[in-house]
Amino acid sequence: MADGPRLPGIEDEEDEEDPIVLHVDADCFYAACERLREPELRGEPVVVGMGYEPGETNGAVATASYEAREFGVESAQAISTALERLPRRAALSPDADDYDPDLEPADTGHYRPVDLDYYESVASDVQEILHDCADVVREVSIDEAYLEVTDRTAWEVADGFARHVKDRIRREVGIVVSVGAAPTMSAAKIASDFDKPDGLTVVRPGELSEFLAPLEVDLLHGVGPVTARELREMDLETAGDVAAADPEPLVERFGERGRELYDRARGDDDRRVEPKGDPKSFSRESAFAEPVSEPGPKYEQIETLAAAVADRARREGALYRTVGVKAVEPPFEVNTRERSLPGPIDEPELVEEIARELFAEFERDPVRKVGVRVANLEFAAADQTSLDGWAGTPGDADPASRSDAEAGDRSNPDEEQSSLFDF
DNA sequence: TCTGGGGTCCTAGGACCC
DNA sequence: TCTGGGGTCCTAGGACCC
Repeated sequence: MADGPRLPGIEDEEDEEDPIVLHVDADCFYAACERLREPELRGEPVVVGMGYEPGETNGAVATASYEAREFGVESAQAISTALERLPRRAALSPDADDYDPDLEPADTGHYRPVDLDYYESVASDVQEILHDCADVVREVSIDEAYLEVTDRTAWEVADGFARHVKDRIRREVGIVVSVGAAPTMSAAKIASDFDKPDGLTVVRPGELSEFLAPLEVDLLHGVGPVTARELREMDLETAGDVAAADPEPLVERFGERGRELYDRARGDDDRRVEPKGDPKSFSRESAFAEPVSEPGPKYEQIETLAAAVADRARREGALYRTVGVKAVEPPFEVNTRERSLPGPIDEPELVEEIARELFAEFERDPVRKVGVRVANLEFAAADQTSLDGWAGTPGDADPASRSDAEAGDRSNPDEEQSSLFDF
């Protein structure tokens, strides 16, 4: 059994060629982008903060450069904590609010607010190269993608191929990425992380088990703090422990995820790289500097977020059938409420109205964060559907409700639809 | 570590249908 | 009328990922 899974009676892997999957992951992507347009930041500690404004202490760390990590700054940390460990360079200047005369430049770092638009423009340059290098690309997030390159290279030269991808991105965009190559998506993902930053790790089909076995369980994708703790309670410390365990208790405790965990730990993962499908939901949320009890400011935020979400959906050409809100109460209690409509709509006023209604329950409670979401999305497939009435929207949409008026003018569906769902 | 923002998937109970 | 089994949809919450 030590030699991996070979069931008798089943033709072994030689017939079915092992796919070659690359996982490409940019190193400290946001910080790298900031360095791209501000080369003075190279070699310096850089912290990119979400919900952060220069001079303020709100927000959380989105990305910390390796230099900043030396000071104990970590991703997802409160900016206030990060500033304690690594004061900002601007505090050296006597006219800064947080001026500190005792500060040494070497003990400070550079803080920048997230600028997603810029990062996205850099990411699209990277993605262009990725698509050029692979038959199938799945973008997982702004700084991460899987590539199916089975027909572009071979295991014997996979490291050279991965090197080529890395070099092109560095040369043409100026961004450093780590790459993992493996016969499965899950192993490729772990491999890209294995030697970060600037990593390149190839795990060949025969090496899969030895590669995974010594890894701590929380390195497996899908294992967070909660699952890791529970696994340790079951005496399962490494992927090898999980791989050798009886899967039954895992399934009992974690359900479907337990099965998956077991499979992944053994290197079993038959998912193929596929392009990302349509999104399932859009949401916007925003935190207050401190908990708010009065209804006014909360409803104001709800309205702003509702408008932003509806606008996003319209720009993306999506109809939605569900509207939801979120209210986070101190210390960190997350409440969600949602309501589904009889049919898909594109109607900002209704999003706002429903969001307000759903939020009413929390209007007098102290709330630190609010959010609005639309879901059950339907993407009008390429335009021609509108003229066929309901033919393009299989499912529950009531044919009677999608009548002539709507089919006639897609550009301004507001008035026609509002009457239909006014309840 | 006193906690930002945008997502995905899974689970569990209840309503409702046949 | 007191009751089986299967399926789907809806809602709320939770874990996880970047």
